[in-house]
Amino acid sequence: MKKFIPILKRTQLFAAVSEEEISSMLSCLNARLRTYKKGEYVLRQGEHLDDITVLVDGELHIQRDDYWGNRAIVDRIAVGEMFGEAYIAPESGALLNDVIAVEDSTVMFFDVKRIITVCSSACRFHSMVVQNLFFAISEKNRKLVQKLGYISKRSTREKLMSYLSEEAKRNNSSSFIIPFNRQQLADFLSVDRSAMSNELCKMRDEGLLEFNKNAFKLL
Amino acid sequence: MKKFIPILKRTQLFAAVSEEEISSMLSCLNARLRTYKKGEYVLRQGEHLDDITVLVDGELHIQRDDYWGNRAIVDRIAVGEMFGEAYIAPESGALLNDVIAVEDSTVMFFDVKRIITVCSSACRFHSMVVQNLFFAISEKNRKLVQKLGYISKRSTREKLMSYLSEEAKRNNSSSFIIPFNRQQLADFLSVDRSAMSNELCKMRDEGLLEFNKNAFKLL
DNA sequence: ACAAGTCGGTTGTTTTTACAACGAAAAGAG
DNA sequence: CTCTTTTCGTTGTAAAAACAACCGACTTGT
Repeated sequence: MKKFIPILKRTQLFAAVSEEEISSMLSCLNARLRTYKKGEYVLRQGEHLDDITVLVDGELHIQRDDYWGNRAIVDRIAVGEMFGEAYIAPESGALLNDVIAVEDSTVMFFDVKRIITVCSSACRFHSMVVQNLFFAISEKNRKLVQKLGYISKRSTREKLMSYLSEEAKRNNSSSFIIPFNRQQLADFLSVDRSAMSNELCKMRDEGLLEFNKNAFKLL
Repeated sequence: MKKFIPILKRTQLFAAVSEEEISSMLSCLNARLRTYKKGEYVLRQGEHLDDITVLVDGELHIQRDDYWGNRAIVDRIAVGEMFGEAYIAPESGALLNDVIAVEDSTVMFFDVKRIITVCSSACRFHSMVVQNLFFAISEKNRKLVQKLGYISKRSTREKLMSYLSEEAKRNNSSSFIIPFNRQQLADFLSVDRSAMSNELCKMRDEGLLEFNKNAFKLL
């Protein structure tokens, strides 16, 4: 547990909280650790969750497969990011999506009730975490709206362009590496892989961009 | 201001807070009231927002128009619902969407910093509002994921079916009234209106559903 | 009551996407 | 190192959506 404290310190949830303070909060928040093999389910659609979780190692996808086998990747969780924040409320109901480890991963679980119930004395740094949690959920919210922006575009080309230019902006560079392979990108943008691959190559041939595997450059 | 207190009492933000307590919190949270005519912009893409807002009368759409005139309706805000919760963090940046009044509307603005900064003494009921705000943002998050589920469906028919069956479930009835006209529904689901209208009629002819204007019945 | 505007359905054409199938290249396993 | 699996581009075809245009019914404002 201890060895992940430096990682926790760099997360949004524990921003501006010192390692000593984090250490003392771990038990206060009933922190638990669990590891998952690549391909293993962390949570399944239909389950209930009473925790906020932070990924401290590996990579996760939040996704959903429908009856016809179409997979939709709702979100990608990188080290230091949270998930489960949509199920904070006691009456939230069951999970709508699966959470799956796309790499060997380690997840830390925190009792959500202990975070959002403001304890008057116990932890001096609690209020900072409360505020951090607000900012984190709020930002997640904004990211979801942004993703809605991508996939509400009518054509595959527009979806690709809005996603790729956002990534370029985020990296402050026209060259960047995306965290998806082709199939995953297609599942993320909700389009057919081969059609998307086709469109990407057309865009390359038209001189709009260059790419080599996951490395892209907008022109 | 006073006359909206009974409405505020029924909102998620002020759940379990008495009218007297709300009344005393209004100044504490620097509440302000503003009215808008039908069609008027409440907020515009690119503006900055330092408040949490609650709609106390009318109806709003959160939407975005692109260069080609295509409108995407991201969300619909009904009386008692909040918006702006995605911009709580000071570094949130500019609004990504427009907020427009689709009916004559009245909006109440609250200073967000005063909500999330836990004041040790001032308001006894502050902590309840903090918790309510957590639940509200969290639920909004879940709703966004749900909407992602609708529009990530590949075909117009699937988009319609997932949206309509969710509405049926939400109303606990196979008969229900949707809050959109055809153009708005198309903008909400990110499809072409005429194609959607066509598909709706096909589905009706196949015996999947019945409808009359905004009243639908799943069969 | 009348004119102007909105709304929803319909149709035909063009463009785009989904789907299926295949092969080459790269990555991974033993 | 070789065999297997995965990944990605490519192609052709069938299906679906976008687009444009039109009409009739219904609203709204004057």
